[in-house]
Amino acid sequence: MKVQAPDFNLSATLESGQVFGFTKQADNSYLGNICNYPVRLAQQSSVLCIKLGTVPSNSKRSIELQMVRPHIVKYFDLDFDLKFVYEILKSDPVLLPVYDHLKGLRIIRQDPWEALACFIISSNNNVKRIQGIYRNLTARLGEGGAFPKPAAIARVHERTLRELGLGYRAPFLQKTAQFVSANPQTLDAIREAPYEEAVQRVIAFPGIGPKVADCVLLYGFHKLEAFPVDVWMYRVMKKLYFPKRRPSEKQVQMFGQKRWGSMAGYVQQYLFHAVRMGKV
DNA sequence: TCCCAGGTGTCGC
DNA sequence: GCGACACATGGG
Repeated sequence: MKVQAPDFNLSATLESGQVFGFTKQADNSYLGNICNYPVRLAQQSSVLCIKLGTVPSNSKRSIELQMVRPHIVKYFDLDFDLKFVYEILKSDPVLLPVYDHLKGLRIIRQDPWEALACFIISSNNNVKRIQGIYRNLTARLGEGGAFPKPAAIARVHERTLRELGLGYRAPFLQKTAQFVSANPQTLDAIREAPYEEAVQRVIAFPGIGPKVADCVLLYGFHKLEAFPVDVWMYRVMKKLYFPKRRPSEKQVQMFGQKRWGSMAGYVQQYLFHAVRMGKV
């Protein structure tokens, strides 16, 4: 199946550290799972090509493919006009190289629970290891190649999560899974809450502070005013905007939100990926 | 061997 | 409110 995606950069989108469930293949395609559909994604200029993985029956394949299309468009937010982001990037001299390298990078509309779980795992960790833990969890506790549901993580022994590589974060993830499993409406409440209230609700979970909360709200709830500041973002923001000062992380976070408003999350994503690639 | 990684929880002041 | 320090794990 082919989807028109004229302003889209698949590799930058999938490799910018906002999602951990896609693995790059030798042919530059990506294997992953979107809305419980196992998919193989590839980009040919302005066209996104999607192949379905294992499906219950071959006779359903064409039907299933047409069912997937709207999920793909929504997942990558392909109807969103990036001109608002580009206006910001092109009007700031220090951000222009970021625009040049990463044009077409989009914030994914990730499953809220998956984002919540993954960014609990992300704290004081690195992307490679997060991806490994994601694969372990999916292989051991997931169904059909999808990331495990809250109930599946809630019912195992904490020891199991440690065996999968979570380390000291094991009880954080399990307690959060147990709460979400028992109170599934809590995710809807976060979605419907304005940003500030949503932050308070998210940091109430164990293992979640202000940085992880911003990641969860940005990637899992598409609250684009979130501006996560990790060690990479702190470095690049200090270099670009606080060269002779040592601001707190909170000051950097509020600076980004004030400067870029409802597009702060997007600017953050471009900057984060660019600095990790050594482009800024 | 030490440092780092998409930080947070805890304690002391 | 801010500044240490510990925390599992694996790679450089």
